[in-house]
Amino acid sequence: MALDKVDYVTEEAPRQATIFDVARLAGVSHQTVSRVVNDLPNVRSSTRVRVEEAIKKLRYVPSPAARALVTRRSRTIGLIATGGPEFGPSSTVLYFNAAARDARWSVFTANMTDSDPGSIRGAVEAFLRQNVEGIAVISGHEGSVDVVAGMELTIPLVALEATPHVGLATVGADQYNGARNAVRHLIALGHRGIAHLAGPADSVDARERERGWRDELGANDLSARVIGVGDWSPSSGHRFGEACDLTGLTAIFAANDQMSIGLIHALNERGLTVPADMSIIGFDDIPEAAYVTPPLTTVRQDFETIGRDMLSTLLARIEGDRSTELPQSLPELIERASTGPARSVA
Amino acid sequence: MALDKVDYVTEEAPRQATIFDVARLAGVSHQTVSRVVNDLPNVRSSTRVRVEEAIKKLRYVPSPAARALVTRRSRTIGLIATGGPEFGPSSTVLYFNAAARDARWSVFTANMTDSDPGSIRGAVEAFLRQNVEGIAVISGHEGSVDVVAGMELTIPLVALEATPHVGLATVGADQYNGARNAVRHLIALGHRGIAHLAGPADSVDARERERGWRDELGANDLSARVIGVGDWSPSSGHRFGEACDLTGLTAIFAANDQMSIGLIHALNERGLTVPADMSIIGFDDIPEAAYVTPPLTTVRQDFETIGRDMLSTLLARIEGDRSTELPQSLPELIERASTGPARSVA
DNA sequence: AAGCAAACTGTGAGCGCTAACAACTTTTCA
DNA sequence: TGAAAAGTTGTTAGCGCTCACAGTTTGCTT
Repeated sequence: MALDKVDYVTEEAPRQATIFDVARLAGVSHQTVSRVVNDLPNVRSSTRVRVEEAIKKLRYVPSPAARALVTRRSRTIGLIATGGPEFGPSSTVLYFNAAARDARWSVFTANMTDSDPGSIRGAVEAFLRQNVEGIAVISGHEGSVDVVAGMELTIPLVALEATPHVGLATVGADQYNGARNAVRHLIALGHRGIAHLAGPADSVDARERERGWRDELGANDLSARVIGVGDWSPSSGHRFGEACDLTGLTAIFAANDQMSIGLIHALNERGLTVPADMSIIGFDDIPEAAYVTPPLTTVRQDFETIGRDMLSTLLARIEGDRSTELPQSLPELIERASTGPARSVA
Repeated sequence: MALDKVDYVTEEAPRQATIFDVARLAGVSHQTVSRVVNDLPNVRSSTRVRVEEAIKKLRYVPSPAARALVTRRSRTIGLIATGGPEFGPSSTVLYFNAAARDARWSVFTANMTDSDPGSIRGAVEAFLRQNVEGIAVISGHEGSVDVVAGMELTIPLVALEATPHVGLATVGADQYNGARNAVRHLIALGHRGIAHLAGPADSVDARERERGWRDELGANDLSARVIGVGDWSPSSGHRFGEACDLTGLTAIFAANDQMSIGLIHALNERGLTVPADMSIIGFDDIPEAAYVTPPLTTVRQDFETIGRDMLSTLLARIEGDRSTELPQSLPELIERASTGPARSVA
């Protein structure tokens, strides 16, 4: 015997113990084992101990597949992440996953660089087949969230910074007031001509930051000018920095740090000095921000908190708690050397 | 009736169709449906069509849980990622996931910021319970891979840049020759005093880069000096840049771009100009590299290729192909302004 | 001490699927 | 033409678990 199994080097692992193996060893029924495993009441503590010992001895671990088959629960959630490896979203994904691990939930991640509705729908369908109990969407692309929200799922859905939908919980930092703080800081420094380098139009974050900038200017009777709509990348910041009209401007609020870096580089190439000729303020506080030249004044978002909040919000919804407060933190202004007193405008 | 179900707003979704529903509608046995679904031979084409129509009409989708329960296969893989949101690893994770999606595999991601053996073992065990068919490890920490490799799994294991183990496939770029190219570039520019700012000691990548640097210097009869062992972060680069002894040096090869950025910043603070006083070369080519001041000469790694190679290697192993060539690409030197001709040494 | 409730424990069915094999058709070829 | 071979379909038995309920023991009351 076993002659037909010689193709594999390692010896056959002993079959995983089942609930019946445990039951036999402990001298109880499988149902009692199930009670112990699931921590249900009405088990005599002496039998509980006996079962627990058997479990330990056999290294028994319940089969998620069998459990999922009968309960239709899986203790699993699906995470949809679109876009490239930008710092913000990928940090949020990372901390979301870490938080899930801490809570002993499994997460299926569907990463896609594009975000066309078909792919997203496909990902959601795959998740549903896997019996995920909730779905999270971390996407710069607003459209992605709309697609998922439009599918009218019966399981909870949480998204990062999206416009409200029915059945959708939104978590994120207060981009609007973060942006207002940034602009307020510039105004306090004496700036009056404060332009904006915007993020992509389909991003709620980008729109909120722009709105905050616009409103703060409006509140101070200052006029608003957008010098470009970038894609978050340093190269897009650079591109608009090369081309834009700077007359009347002494400061620019860029929608994120990466674009700020590209922008500053372009300004330098044009012979301008930051902050002497132009103050620049970014958003996010990426790790590099403190070490570029000049160190970047920015608005810090705590991606770890955001990721963890997304998870806890989702779990709360899964548990049926639809009333949970949606967490929203206020990003913090980090003052560094890329902003300074306004020079008199040419 | 239905009076006890009014607590939920949306109407009860009609129960997912099972294989029996399809069988009944098509007028065949469930086994025939199974054959059609799994694309097995020996089904008359007319019945196949009939079954396919029933499937479409009922929007039938096989239950992965039931299937996994009986086949012990899951078309699912587990991904362990340790460390923080650095650009390299998180890009690799992203592209690995994207590739898995393209191949219609699901992936469980376990992200952990720490990488203690207990957590990793726990993650692997959770994966095994979920019947993953393979495990990938993306970790700067060499120890992480060792832990997983030491568990003597019966399923394939692939890791990013690790020292070889039995049963372990390793994928990654050729760090060693990438580093040699970087140093060769500096030597060609006339540099003779070329120090290294190393990455963390427990990282295979870091060690390979250091080894490449050292060997290339040795091949040219130049002496090697390490000015610090950082943790990949800009702040660690800055810290060593502030403190280190620069005598006899005209160039520094930093183990990654982020540390380069911190390092350059510190040198500037010390009154030195890059590259006039000191040439700096990094590694990775992060998106910001081209836009910092001065633009960073660096060695580009293609994280997308690496991530996708990891996936295809793992899938090949899962299919039983243990002979596959392990892909290894040569990183490309990107010459920018942070390196220049050597000045004469003080 | 009888009687009943509460606390425990066990039994059987079934979640949705595939594997193994049995049974029935059709084809092939002497 | 008939029997073996090949092709097609159906039947049964689980995979490992939870749920619903039946059965048994224990504790408490009067």
